[in-house]
Amino acid sequence: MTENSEQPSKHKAKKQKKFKPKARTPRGFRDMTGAELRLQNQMLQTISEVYEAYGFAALDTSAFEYADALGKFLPDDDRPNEGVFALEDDDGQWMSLRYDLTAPLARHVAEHYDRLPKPLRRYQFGPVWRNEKPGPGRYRQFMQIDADTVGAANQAADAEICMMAADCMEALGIERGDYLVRINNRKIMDGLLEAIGLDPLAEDFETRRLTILRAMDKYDRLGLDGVTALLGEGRKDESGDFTKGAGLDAAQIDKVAQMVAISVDDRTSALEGMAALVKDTESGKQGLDELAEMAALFTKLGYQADRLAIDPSVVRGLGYYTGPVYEIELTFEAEDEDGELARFGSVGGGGRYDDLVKRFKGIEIPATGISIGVSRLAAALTLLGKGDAAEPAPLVVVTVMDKETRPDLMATVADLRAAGLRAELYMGDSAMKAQLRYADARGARLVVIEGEDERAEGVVTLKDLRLGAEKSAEIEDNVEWRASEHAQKQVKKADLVAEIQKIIS
RNA sequence: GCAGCCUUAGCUCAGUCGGUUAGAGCGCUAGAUUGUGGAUCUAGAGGUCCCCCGUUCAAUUCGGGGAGGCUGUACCA
Repeated sequence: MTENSEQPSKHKAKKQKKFKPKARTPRGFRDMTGAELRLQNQMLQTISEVYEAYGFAALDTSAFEYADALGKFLPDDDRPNEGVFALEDDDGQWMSLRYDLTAPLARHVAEHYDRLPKPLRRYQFGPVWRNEKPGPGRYRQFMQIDADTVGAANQAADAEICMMAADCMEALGIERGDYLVRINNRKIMDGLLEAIGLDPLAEDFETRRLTILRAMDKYDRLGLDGVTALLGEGRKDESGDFTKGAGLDAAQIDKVAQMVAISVDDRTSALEGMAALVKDTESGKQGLDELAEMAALFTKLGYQADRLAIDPSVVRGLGYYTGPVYEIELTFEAEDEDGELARFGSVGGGGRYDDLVKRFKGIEIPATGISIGVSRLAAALTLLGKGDAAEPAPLVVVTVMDKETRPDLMATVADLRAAGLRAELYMGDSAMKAQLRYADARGARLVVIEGEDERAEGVVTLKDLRLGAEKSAEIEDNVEWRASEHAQKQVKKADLVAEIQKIIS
């Protein structure tokens, strides 16, 4: 504003204000800190150790892939490039942020096929990005940890991954009965569609197939009535919104309903129930054989149906799966911070995808794998009371009384670190009171104070913040507070490390 | 994607029937206070009242559009 600009209108004054960007993360993204970040890292560590123990080797791939390498796996293709973050490179090629870790694996395998051991057993964790509407606990960037076996067509590979998934849950401290790996086979679904007389050559086959699979997938949420409605004319939900159904006739609905309602408690009887519906179809028979082989392996290795169940309502998305599909579900309920009952449902899943590498190589390379959603699992663990990641070592904060002594104090801190302690020098310029508040806010266990008085005597003041907090709880009155020793003592500077170790041990 | 509700300080929220300088509590910074976390008291900083357009002498307030958030639903590789 210039000197002679008299009484600018409010409007004008407003325009002249300096633009300040709003400090915020983009929609559906967030920062992670503290205990939450520690928990995530620890979970990744725990799961990685299980994967490693099974012989899977770590892989990390780039965040971006060329868009055509990620491809589209939705058979309906009803929303072409939606859902991914994509940008055009300066050479005109389109790149997309990966939306899962499976497509990059297929690209990696195809690219390096000749020099990879086969079967290839790799695991990978990292963020993936999806450009869709975020919701509570649903972000546009989240962490996945996957394990896949590429180049093994047999059911042992699928069964192993299911058992490993159960092992992961237990390694994380989730007790048996609080989780369940539910297993189905795509070929059974194909058999069922054939058995109810759906014509694969009909124009609306693909649409109806998806509608039927989606309906079956909702069994645990909507129950038999909801699924029946979705298989027939359609279903109206509480908000009055109408979902169009698959338009099956009564006999067809009955068969699908029978399939979905099969009891999950016993693998043998579940298989028998499924066999009754699809054993006369070629793909149904194949699916049954595959499931039976997996079930036999589970039994042989001591994994009963309370951990690994055969469940015909598992659909597992609509993507690229060709055989066994599985889903890890948390079965317990817990109250969230608002006191509402939260159910977590699926925290991961996977299956066999024999066609994925074929896109690149032209030859069919069988593969099977699993993906665990770490963020959702972390939220669940927190509510289970198992979300307390190991605290880092106790922190020692060294305060600065006189700025000229800072070089010496830095040397003191270095000595503490050399002795294996976690220690830092206060790096601000505020007074002692603020320095202690800082130490408190940081959760420091100990504070070291070396002022003029201490220096003269070759001692330092060592203050125990935890003990002090306990004491202050009993003190009401200011005079008493000031008279108190503040839970501190003077120690010889030479004995500092030993004294600290005595307190924190 | 569709529908409903919402958006004022770092947080939780008042408030302005359209009018001078928009408030509280908590939090933050500093002092009272010893060079010492709590409690108490005092002072201070911090706001494009979500954004744009319109109506008006005048809009944080009214109207339209947009964005963001929440809830439900759909989708979910």
